[in-house]
Amino acid sequence: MSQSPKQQSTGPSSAGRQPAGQSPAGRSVPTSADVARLAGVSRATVSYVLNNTAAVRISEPTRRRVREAAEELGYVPHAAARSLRAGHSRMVLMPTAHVPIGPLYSRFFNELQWALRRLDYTVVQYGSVGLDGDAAARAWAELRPVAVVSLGPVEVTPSGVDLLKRAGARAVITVGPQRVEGTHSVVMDLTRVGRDAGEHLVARGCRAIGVVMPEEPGLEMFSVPRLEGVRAAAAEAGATVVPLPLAYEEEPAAALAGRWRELGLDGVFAYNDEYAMLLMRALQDAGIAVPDDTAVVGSDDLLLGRLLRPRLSTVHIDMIGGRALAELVDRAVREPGTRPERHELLDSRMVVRESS
Amino acid sequence: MSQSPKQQSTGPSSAGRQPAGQSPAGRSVPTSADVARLAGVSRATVSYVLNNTAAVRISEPTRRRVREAAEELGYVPHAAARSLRAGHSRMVLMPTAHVPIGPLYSRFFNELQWALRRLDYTVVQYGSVGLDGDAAARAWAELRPVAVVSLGPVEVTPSGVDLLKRAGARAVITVGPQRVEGTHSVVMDLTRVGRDAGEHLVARGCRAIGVVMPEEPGLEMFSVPRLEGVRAAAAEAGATVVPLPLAYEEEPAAALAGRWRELGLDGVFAYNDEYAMLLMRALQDAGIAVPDDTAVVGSDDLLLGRLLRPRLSTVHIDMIGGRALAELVDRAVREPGTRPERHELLDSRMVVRESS
DNA sequence: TTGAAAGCGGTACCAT
DNA sequence: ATGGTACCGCTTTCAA
Repeated sequence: MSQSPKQQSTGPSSAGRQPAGQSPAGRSVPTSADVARLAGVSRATVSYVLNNTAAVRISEPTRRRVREAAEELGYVPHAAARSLRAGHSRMVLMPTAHVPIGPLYSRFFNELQWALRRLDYTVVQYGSVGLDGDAAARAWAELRPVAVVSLGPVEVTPSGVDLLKRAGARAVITVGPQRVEGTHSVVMDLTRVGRDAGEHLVARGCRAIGVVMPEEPGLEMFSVPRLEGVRAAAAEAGATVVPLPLAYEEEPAAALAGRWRELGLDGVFAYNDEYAMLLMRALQDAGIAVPDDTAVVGSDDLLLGRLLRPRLSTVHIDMIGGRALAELVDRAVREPGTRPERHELLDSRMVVRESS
Repeated sequence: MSQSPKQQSTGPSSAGRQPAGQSPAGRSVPTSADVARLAGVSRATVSYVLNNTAAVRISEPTRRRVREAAEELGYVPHAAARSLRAGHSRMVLMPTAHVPIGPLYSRFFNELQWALRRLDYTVVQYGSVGLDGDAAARAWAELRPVAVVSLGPVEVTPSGVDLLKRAGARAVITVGPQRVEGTHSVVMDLTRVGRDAGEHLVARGCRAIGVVMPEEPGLEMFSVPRLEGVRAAAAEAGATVVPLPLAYEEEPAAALAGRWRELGLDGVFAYNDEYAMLLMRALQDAGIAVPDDTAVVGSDDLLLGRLLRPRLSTVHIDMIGGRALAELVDRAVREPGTRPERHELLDSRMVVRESS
């Protein structure tokens, strides 16, 4: 094979590419040059054939020889080399922070991923726990993605956006409760969810409304807007609102239920259906009747809520389809000139069952 | 200065890489050559400084000038170019299939990701829904990851493993119910979970045991071993086992509960706690007493189970720590010579509460 | 202490 | 219809 004469030295640095001196599967990584040699053609021809380059006509026999050679060697093109040469990639990078966001979210996530792949993008999630905004943006920028789509609680700063754009990203899309400067912001107006719940409780006659706030870190981004929505609805009706921090455990829930009477609440919005289940059980164990003493409303309309007794009232959330967002990404990539816009993501409606 | 005569001195440099002729953020992507020019040094020096190359001593003033130039330009190294030159990357690719796997799994996932990043790997999840084994392996191989870690229900075939290794992957690790040839297999022996549940039910006197099998696609990998575990336990005691396909919806559960009497089951293992909740509600609505008529056992020991009445008996699962797996990956990468081993991932124990 | 230059694997001009 | 070849951005000898 007559590799370049550079190795031989005892340096601990990986000499050449085959570090242990023995390739695990026997052979070394085949390149397009290897394919060309085996097929008896040039690298250019290999490239033409394997990419079906339209601007150039290759005879059928040659095509076959190239394809067979590639097959035989198990040739796989080197994405890095390709995008280095091309000056851009088709990689869409999606940072993930992995706070426990519900099934609603992950369904959306999958749909988006699937749709982007259909549009011929390479979708890659980049775990970004414990990286602050700018450090994260730097790490992402190293991969030179054509677009960055940030869902949920990953911090994206304006300076990070700038960095990404300078690194060649044609579009930065954020999906969250608020706009981020310089990005295509898809806004989930979660205050809506709180408002729906609040208005419903007020209409049911509630005057003192508790709002469960998960203590799990990273969820503030979702919980605070919901609280504000409830506040807005309550303010209009002259009702009071009390935030209720709560960890997702049995004991804290029991403790909260224990001081329920002194809290004097006649209604509660429980963040989501899972917290609602936790709280409702604690309330019932403490002898508080639901909904007679206190009305309980959850959110997300999970199956779980329908299995509870009383059946859980909840706010149903319709998210934008993953396909729709994928198309937005595609458009943003193809026309980077268009000014970042603001899109609405969310629709919601109250589903009244038995707990309120 | 007067570098290679390829660019003009002060042109807006909209030629070449900038497809639309206008860079979104004003400037174009800075390279190490740009940094070198601004700092008045060579590209080599830039590389030395920015990578803190130990083998070479650069004067402090020069270092400062380079750093400042890099800062000013917002320079970010091009990962593809770097790994192309190096002949290898530090990318660990984790395929994701995104079937709804519980909170247990995703916690593990995060931990692993975090631990790998601490070991200086770049962790990247690659969404692989709807790709069959070999096509998926090809797609992954294009990125030339140093290791591939496949958790759960992503199909990894022996030929795919071979392809990946030929593409330079130093290690392929699978985490799942069974070994995969050629990989470091971390085996989750899920039959254990079924066996624990089965033995418990048999000890409680059950003679006819139902096993809920989720109809959601992609879960067979988890459900089948559990069923087999129950079968094994039942066989020893001469009890019978009946698989019960069930979709995660209210109506199918009600239908199943409707024909419960004719099924004649006195115990049921419900796949996990969520299915257990679904089934238990349906049974209670149909007038079947739990545990008196039928004992119910779930799995995963979610908080949910403790909130049900009767409290749900369940199989608690301890998974290997994410850190431990990260270290396994690291070892496998550094010593690709060592033969793939088989590791055990899982420990489990029965938690008896009120539903059985 | 620094610089010139040779590539890594592909792609796309320009000849032939 | 093909082949030769100059790049893409970065690292790393080897020379000065």
